[in-house]
Amino acid sequence: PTHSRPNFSGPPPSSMAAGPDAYLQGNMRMTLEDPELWKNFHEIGTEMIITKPGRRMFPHCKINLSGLIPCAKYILLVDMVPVDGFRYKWNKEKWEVAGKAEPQPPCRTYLHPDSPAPGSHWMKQSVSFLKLKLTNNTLDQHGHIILHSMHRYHPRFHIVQADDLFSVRWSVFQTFTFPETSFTAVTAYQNTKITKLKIDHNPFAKGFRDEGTTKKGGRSNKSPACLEKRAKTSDVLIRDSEDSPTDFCRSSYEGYDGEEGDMPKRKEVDGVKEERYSPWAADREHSVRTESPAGADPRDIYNTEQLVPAPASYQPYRFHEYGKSPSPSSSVGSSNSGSGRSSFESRVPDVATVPDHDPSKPRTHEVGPSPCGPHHPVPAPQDYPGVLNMTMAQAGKPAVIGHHIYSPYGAEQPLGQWSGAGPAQYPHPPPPPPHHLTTDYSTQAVHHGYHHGNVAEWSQYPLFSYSCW
DNA sequence: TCCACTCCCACTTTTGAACAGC
DNA sequence: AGCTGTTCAAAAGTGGGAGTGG
Repeated sequence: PTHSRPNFSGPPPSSMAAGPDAYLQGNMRMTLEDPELWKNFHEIGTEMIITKPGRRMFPHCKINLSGLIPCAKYILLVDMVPVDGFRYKWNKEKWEVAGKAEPQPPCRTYLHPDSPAPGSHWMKQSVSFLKLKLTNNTLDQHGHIILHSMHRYHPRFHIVQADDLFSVRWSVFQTFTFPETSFTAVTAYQNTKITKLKIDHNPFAKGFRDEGTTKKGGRSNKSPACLEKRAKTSDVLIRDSEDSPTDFCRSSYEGYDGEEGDMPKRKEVDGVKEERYSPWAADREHSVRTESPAGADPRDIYNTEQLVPAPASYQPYRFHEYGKSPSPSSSVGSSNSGSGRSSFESRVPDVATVPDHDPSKPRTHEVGPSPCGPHHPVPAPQDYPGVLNMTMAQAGKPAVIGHHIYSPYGAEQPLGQWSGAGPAQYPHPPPPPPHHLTTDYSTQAVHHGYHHGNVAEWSQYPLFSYSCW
């Protein structure tokens, strides 16, 4: 079920060589909370609103973790990865490919505010990424994850064993994805069924529910059918989805019929009832089926253990990913063809970097001294070519997008979100010159300067392309 | 004309300060 | 003084409609 693969191609990370503890991470398990709700959205084709000031996700990402070393500290991160290389449009009740994807916006990774925290902390309760926000503002200064509207993404969850955010250069990490969490970024909802689901389940949108006799009750009455069947439980939701005209859902994705036909093959795993996913899912399901271990839990089959980060192995994938032809069928195939495994694995760089520690910086979000003492592996700082350093912006001081650490929590909390370095080829201003990052880091940051001409380009892709918020 | 996007509105929940009681 | 619980206003989070601009 859980696939673990030390696929590091560069110098051996100290954390990996530090001791057997590092390998225990192979037992990590991550499950998605509210999978039924996610599936309900996914069956229709999840859409997530993106706005300039940033918008939360709904459903928001909430996970459960097990198999961590209770004493060891971990940081949890989320980033968003393009599902394919296309731009979409909503046309007559269905999504259609509208051309090639726009160049990647600055890549950012959301760091869970509790990070770093002992494994026991992460395992004792579910971990919510409620405050993660999505934006379409490429100049965003708040550290929100920048996405393109009308593009499809899926979240990736990274668990990095790291004593703190700065002292680790190399760390073993594992990445998880959940097929049902993929979504289309939009500036306004396209599918009224999605709107309805959001209104029905997001407490902030109660005012738009029909049942409530509020002033605005009528406003949300665009698709009154099925509203009386609305219920809060997932079971009812599924029923609702099934009751509603199925041909609507299907017709919404006519172009993907071929893949949808495979859906019933999915098996029920781990008590999670297998549902027919939307054609978005069909894309991914196809990948999963062909490239994941049979019988894998659909919620964690993408799990892999990796090291942080390897630009060399990274770039080829990226180029491959975005150089493909804009055809839906080929998109799925080509995006996965590199590894012959899950689309996830082909996307993930073999290694990524975790920045050095700045001793002068306060460690916020740190949950205090490890109850187990300092014996768990703490990788020693190392310098390798291509290592992406990071820097922390001074509190309240704006920094170049993707190059600095910002704090969404105020000056007293200098860490909250990592954001990737700006892409060299990204057309929107201000695209930092490829070497700007290096300059920034060597002059402002704490860490050793390093020279790697492709840093900006490398960090265009999400995983552990760091600048921190 | 179309469509993606932004702004603003009315609504809701969440948050946190202020206060009271023990 | 310190803790806990309650109240209430402000802040933040919602989707929709209208307007804008390419």
